[in-house]
Amino acid sequence: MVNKRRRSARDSRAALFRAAAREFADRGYDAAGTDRIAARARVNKAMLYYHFGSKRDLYLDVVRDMVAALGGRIRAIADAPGAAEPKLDAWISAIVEEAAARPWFPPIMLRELAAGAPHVDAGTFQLMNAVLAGVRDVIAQGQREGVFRDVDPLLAHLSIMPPVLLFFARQRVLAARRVHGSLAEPRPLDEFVRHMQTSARGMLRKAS
Amino acid sequence: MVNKRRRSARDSRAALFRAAAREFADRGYDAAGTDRIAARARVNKAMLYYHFGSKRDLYLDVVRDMVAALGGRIRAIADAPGAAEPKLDAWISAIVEEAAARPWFPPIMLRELAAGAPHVDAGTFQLMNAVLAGVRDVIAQGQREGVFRDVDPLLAHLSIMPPVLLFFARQRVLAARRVHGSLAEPRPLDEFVRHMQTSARGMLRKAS
DNA sequence: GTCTATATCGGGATAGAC
DNA sequence: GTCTATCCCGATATAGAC
Repeated sequence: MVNKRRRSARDSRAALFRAAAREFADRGYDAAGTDRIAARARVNKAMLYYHFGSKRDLYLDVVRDMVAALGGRIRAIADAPGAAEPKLDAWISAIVEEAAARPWFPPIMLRELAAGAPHVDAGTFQLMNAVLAGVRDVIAQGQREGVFRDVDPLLAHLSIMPPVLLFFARQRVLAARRVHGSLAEPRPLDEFVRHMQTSARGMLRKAS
Repeated sequence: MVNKRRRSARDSRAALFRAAAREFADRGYDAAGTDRIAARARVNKAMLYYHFGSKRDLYLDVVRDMVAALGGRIRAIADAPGAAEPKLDAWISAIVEEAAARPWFPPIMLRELAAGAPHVDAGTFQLMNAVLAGVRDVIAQGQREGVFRDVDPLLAHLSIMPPVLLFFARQRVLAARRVHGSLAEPRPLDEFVRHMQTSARGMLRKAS
């Protein structure tokens, strides 16, 4: 009936969630402010505590949402039919797509890993590591097919995920600063994806 | 004369520097405390302000020390005689050695990049980007020699430096947590270096 | 569910004695 | 150069009215 812009309870919660994700991405867990989160969401600060209980619980909600989404994608790719090399491409695309869909994902993940993951509980940490299991399965399949060399799945994961995270982080850095020279200019996303896919194949392919 | 353990001014400064580096690595710039830094250095907090002026200036000192050291190494490698592929190996070794010599290097650099480098001044930011110029030169040389494929130097850098940073970060994470399963166990450093060198060659080598 | 007002605490920085 | 004591602000969190 009323066309008044009165926000519903669901909207308040969602607005707080998104505002918190961006605030945590911009400033990190410790420096993030519940005041600023509420202001960004245009919601009273007390609502934050009503809906989420504490700053930390809010943070955990944001982190779990990220890692659950990525973990699901990787799991689905690993379990799907098809050859290993296309799965490798899909895996890279999946990381990039999830990161693009949640701009706060790369900064939060980078900070959390840099800090030694001190803010997350054991369950969430488990979720983060679940991604590794999918990666291991894809690599093992490629080795059975005879197309991948003998490589440590953890190290392979470390060679792919971090560049993606830092690619996005770098785009943010460049957006925030006046910058000069072709080395520093932002790169198109699809060019980066192709680079990663080509590089990953070269990295994992058996020397013939 | 006196065998008394009275710290000299130079020692106070150095102790503060090292304590600050570790504190910034552990907690990030915003969450780092001048109280804690002074306590770790076993020096009175007022000395921090006497020697460094402010928390931010102290931070800049730490960051500049890191990036200057790495920049110098990369520059020397690029300017040295020899073929491009061994320079690629040396480049990876150099990053790993500098990171190992300054355990605070990976966490601080990761956080700074994740945040969009808001804490550093323009000059320090320039220093960070100077590393890129050396990388570009090595890659250009390899292309002239006909051994490297046509690859964007920035993307190549993004495929090598981040895995190194996150490798060290991950070792810290695992050290801080009780962990289980072969996927999560720490890896020997030399194994990682060999992996990165092999991967980088596969990534950059021309398809024959 | 939403808001105002406030309790409480920690941290950066400095004054001033020695 | 070194130390003690303190100012002052900002941040999490909650009490309680509506």
